[in-house]
Amino acid sequence: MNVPELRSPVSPPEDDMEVARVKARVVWYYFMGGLTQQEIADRLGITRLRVNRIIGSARTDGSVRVEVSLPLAECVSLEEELKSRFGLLDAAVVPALPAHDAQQRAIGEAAGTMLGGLLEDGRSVGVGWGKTLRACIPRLPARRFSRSWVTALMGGLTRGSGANTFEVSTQLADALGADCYYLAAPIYCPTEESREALLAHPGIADVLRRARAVDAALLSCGDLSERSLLASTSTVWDMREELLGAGAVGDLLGTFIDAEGAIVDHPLNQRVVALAPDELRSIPATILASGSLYKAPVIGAILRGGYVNRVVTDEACARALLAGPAR
Amino acid sequence: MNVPELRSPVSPPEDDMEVARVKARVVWYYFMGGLTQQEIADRLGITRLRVNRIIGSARTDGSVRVEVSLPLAECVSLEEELKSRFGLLDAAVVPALPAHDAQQRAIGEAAGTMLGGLLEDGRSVGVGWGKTLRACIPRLPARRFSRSWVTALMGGLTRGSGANTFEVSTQLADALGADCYYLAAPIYCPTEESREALLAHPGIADVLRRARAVDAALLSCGDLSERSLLASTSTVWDMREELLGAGAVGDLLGTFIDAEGAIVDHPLNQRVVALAPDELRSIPATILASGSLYKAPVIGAILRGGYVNRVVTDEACARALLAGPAR
DNA sequence: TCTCTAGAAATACAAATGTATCGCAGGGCC
DNA sequence: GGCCCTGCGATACATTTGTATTTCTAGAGA
Repeated sequence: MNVPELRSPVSPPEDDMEVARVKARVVWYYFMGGLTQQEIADRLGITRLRVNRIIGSARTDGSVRVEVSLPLAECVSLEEELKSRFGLLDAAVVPALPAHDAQQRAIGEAAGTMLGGLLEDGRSVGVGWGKTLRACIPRLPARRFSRSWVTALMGGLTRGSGANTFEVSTQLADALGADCYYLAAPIYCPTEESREALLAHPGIADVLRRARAVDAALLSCGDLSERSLLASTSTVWDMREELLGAGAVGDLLGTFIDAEGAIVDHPLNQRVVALAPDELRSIPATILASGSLYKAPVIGAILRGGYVNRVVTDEACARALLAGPAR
Repeated sequence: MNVPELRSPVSPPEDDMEVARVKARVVWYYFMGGLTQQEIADRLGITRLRVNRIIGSARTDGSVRVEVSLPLAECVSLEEELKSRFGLLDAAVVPALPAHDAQQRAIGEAAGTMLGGLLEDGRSVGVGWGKTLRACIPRLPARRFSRSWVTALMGGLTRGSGANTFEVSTQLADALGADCYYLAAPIYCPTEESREALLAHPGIADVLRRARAVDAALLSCGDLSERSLLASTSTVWDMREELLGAGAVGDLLGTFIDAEGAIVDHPLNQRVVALAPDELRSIPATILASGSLYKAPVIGAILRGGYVNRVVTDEACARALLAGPAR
């Protein structure tokens, strides 16, 4: 897919350079110049197919960014309602989209814009994980925040998913030009005792201290369906029935909560390596970026629990949230 | 399905509002959501044709903005060469495009970006005219610079061209949220005497004083071919041979200069209502935004004359400038 | 040297997009 | 009321774009 493109192992530096030059020119001609793909191919002496591929990759890898300046009246009013209903400092609502991944990307980009407005050099950021959060990165101003740092707020999956804690935090730190700290541990320890042992590790304890002290946190959440990347790991899936039985509707930073936002009483919650939801309340800016109708229950639970003070979601989800109980 | 009801061909204001809502949604779905035009049409209950037209209009009226983050190595190096060759503080070079209007727009947008980086609340801006300058407006941050003001640097054409002095300055002031001052006079007075009389007008004298005091000036220039909007006015065209005979290669703010940048000795130059080129030298930031190969002589003349300290042009023109004599 | 395979080019085709044309209806104007 | 003019809907069509499939090529490894 469009992970960093690996070149042939012959002349990496020179070849890469040339590819980058062609890409820059193709993208510019297409998006800024309005040339047709065929015209670009002729002009640059490459095939149209190649032009097409380059444009496709640029669309997804964030090297081209479109910005729409027309505010959607309906979404703006939903934002206001969300803010007053759940006592939020800010809310962003994007239109509902049929394609789930496009929806996630749209929410992520809006979250990136919101986060961008809160950042400046020296501010620290904590991040969760998920495809939604990864999508926010291209939206951030690529500045050199040399005094800032980024930290993961939770342990990682053992299997790379493209949106793992480690990947998201690395990319975010990279985009900001900031240092990066990882919670080098699995999300769930095998036992409560091993968790205690891990938390005693000086490095991990230090990162958790940092996590508690961030100026801004960017979070997502998961439900308990097979659509959730976390819920579909065997660790969680095996306990799914138990969790549902205990009233869980989904997770926030790996901790499962019920419909009211209360942390459910279940052993899994004793094995989480992450910032606890309650600890979020002392962070100045906390952004929950998540959408799609099926996640409305979890999002509602988080908002009612008062764990975050900002939310980014989609239109359909916003309506569902407003149809449910208030905080 | 969320189909907003839109059937009220009665009241214009309400109707306009509805149109704007539909437009915002169409544009968002297309550019941010990646839906197809047909999908959008179905979803919103309008025809694909309408969707297509709305998208077309959004593309040109600046309500959608694409930004490419890949720098073009060739253009960057041309920028550096221009800066050192002509002693400029900054230079921007965009790739050459076959379509002339697309080229102008691209240059204008780059100029807008450059100007945007120089502005802050309280700074004042002077502008010339032309399609290139008009294109820079969508690129400016739409902020509320309530302490800033914008002023025209030259008189206007009597016929609206969409890029007249009045139009460009109005739109620029509008985008910045700043006050606007017009040089309410024709570019060329009928006689030198009538010019003197006009300049004695308190309002006009005041605006000219303001023009001399701006913090930043955004300028374009014209050659003496029929392509130039100014040269093709009857006033100038009638004198074209004389001007060419006097060595003129084009105009800067309505004043005709020769290949070395010297103001040519011609009566028309005594009838101009505009800031004089020499007066530009005392303005802190002066941006010349102009391109296309055929304008290289004029642009070169202006750079050699040292009238501006920043330039925005296209690749082909930049190469031509660098092939010519230095300052 | 041969084969195997990944990647690029060529080809082909289906979908999406942009544009021209025609006819109709509403609104402004006389 | 009649008339013109604008703008939209419908249709049709040419162009552009995206993608699947096949073919070709060159390099890696046996």
